[in-house]
Amino acid sequence: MLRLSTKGQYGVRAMFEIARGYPDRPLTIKEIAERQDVSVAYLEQILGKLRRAGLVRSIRGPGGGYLLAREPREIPIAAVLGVLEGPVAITSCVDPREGCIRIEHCVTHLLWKELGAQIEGFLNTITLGNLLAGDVGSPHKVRTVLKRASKDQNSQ
Amino acid sequence: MLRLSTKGQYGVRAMFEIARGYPDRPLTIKEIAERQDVSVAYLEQILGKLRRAGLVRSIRGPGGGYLLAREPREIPIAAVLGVLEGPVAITSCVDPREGCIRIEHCVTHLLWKELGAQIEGFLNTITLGNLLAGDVGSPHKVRTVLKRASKDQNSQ
DNA sequence: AAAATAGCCTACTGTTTATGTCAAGTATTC
DNA sequence: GAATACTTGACATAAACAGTAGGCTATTTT
Repeated sequence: MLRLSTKGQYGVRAMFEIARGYPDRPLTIKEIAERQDVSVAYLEQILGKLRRAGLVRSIRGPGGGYLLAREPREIPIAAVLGVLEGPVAITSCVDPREGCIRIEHCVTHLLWKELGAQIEGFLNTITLGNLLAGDVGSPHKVRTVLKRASKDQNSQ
Repeated sequence: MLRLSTKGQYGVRAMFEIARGYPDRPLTIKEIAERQDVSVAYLEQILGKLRRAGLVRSIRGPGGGYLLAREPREIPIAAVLGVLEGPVAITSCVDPREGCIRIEHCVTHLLWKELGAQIEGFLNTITLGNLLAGDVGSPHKVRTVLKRASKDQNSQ
């Protein structure tokens, strides 16, 4: 459940590759495609979106390619995925582009909203900089704080 | 991005309805369907899965219907969704049913794994009991703990 | 025993979304 | 002006989703 599309996956991997390359040397689509094993034509679409969103900039002609528009640590994964897949929206009910018809009766509305917020919070915390440093693990873990709230619940 | 299928959504809503009904009175599919505005035939599929997974039990014949197999507070949302949608698997790369071919080169592997763990952690924390009590909000919020870890990153 | 109630099962189908490919451009550098 | 590289939009295929349909089995009531 909750699978990401390949666009999002490839997009993050492409951004990683661009971030990793020599900071001032533009990376061609072809290079990215080879290193990350994705077709050139498909990458064009993905990078086009990222460019129009201002996350990368491109240089045409010989010696051209793609560069990050900002420093790696200023680009959270949430930004990349947001461009390629739209906002986190567990259900249409909590999709900012749609809306909930039965919000009053919808007991689960709050649940999905909160889950979305958790996900978005996490993805905003991890940046391309973290990815470069291989720093995705324990420092970000927050699960230990989550404790079954069953005590409060006996009053029900 | 990361949308849940309707099976998962309807399933949670159906479970909520069963949990809400008088604890000892079985709820018929028809009743659930009316209250949650889902087709009877579709609900049959969903409840069949939940029954085979042991989350609800059914009583046939007149006066029959569905009952929870355990107390609401013993049924986390993760259990319901797990049955209807399979395990959380942001990418095929971290899907327990598949596997990662390029785990060594896959820089994002850890990222998706960690995100999945966060989601699963959250969904395991919230139970049908919480849903009944309307208790999904702030007590479970953990985002305040998440702080940009950019300081540690300068050492790279 | 028959009728009514209610769950059980599984095959089928239309629609949408995802995942790409292809072809014809445009801009830049050497 | 030739080579390089990005840009754009149309199109093709396949998989997943969402839901329907129809017949079957079990249980209770009359």
